Amino acid sequence: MSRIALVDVNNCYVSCERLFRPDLLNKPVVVLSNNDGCVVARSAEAKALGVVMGVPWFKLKGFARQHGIVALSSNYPLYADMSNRIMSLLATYSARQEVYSIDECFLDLTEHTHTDLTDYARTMRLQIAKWLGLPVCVGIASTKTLAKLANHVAKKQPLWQGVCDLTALDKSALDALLAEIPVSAVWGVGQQHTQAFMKLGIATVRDLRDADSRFIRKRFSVVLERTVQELRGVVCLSPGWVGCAKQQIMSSRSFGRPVHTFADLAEAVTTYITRAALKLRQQNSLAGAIQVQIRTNPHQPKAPQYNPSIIVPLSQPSADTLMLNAVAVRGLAQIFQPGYAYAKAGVMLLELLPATRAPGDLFADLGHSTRRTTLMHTMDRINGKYGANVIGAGVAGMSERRSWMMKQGQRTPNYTTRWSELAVVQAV
DNA sequence: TCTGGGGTCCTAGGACCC
DNA sequence: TCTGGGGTCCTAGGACCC
Repeated sequence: MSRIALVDVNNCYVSCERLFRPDLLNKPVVVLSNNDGCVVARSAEAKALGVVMGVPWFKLKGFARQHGIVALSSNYPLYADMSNRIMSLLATYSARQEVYSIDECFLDLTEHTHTDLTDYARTMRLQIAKWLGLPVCVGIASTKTLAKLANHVAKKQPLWQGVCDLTALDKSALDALLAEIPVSAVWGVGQQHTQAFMKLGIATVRDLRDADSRFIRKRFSVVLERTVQELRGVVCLSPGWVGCAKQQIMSSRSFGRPVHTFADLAEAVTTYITRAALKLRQQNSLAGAIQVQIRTNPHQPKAPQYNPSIIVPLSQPSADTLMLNAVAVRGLAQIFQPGYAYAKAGVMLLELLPATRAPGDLFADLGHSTRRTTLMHTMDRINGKYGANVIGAGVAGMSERRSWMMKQGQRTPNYTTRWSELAVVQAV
């Protein structure tokens, strides 16, 4: 039987902020999405006040003031840096790790010699708390879906003290536990499925586990059938252990204010291409096509709506920012219509393939392409050292012109990634 | 006034082929 | 009057995740 752990940072963004703002401990705190749009993370105290995930900040503002809720803009460099630290530390606990998101990873503990994995996971928690100051919960089970569920239990039920190992339970204890948990807590079961399940009398995790899997496949999909199997302990979700290359790379942002002109949109698209192309080179891939999308604000249904997108194939797979940018701006020109208030733009790099498997271009000037590769490499290094966008493609515009950039009113400093923003300790 | 960004996987349906 | 069947490939869109 395989044994898989899912380790997950509690209220990740809030916990990261509290590392450098101990004054926020025990206070209700929320972290907002880009443009300070809506709530994406809540402290336990904020949850207790009834603040729900995803609520728009402008609707919460008054309530927040009344109840002393502290709201912070999201500080992704900080979260990404803490994430890297925690992931490398966790990698020492298993030879096989799958980083699933910024704040959680799976560890394969099948080969582990400890019989008591709960003990092992407690050690993990303690070390992470001591070295990084972040609280985590650990769920352990025989499949990824069950490990997610175990993690849910570890978080929600205090008596587990942050670690829940389902493989240590006997059948009746497991049945009783699964019968307590609503089916909506299962990984892969969202709102739509929950509603449909209710009508079928499937209310708890146990109900779903014991449902007829052929029926589930027929009525829903093969995806949900696999979920049912995984709940029974049959491994269906193949693990993506260590650095799997992404299949698509996206970069998009809502604007800080409505944008009307082609020039501003082109500037934004160039900025996003720069970001996406960097990620592309970091995973050592080439893109075969680019999708460009622009959209008006869907929350203003009375304003004229226009949400076009276009996929432009590249004549030759590439990771060259300037080349990708030229193609993207050409795509933008094809879909752009004047007269709309655009709220967001984005680019997606598609048809990715490993750089080593690139088909040769019969007509390529090899000297030229080598120089371009070196140029990209140099650009990445300079931007890595002095901050993103020190060097970029011509259309990207200097920062003072980029008036469409997102709003972040309450951002904390880059405590761990910029020398100039290090926390200062004063002896009193 | 103000509603995120970045992903995965699957399905249905159309175009096209013999 | 009567107009096949089976296959592939591609794309758009849905559902879900954090």
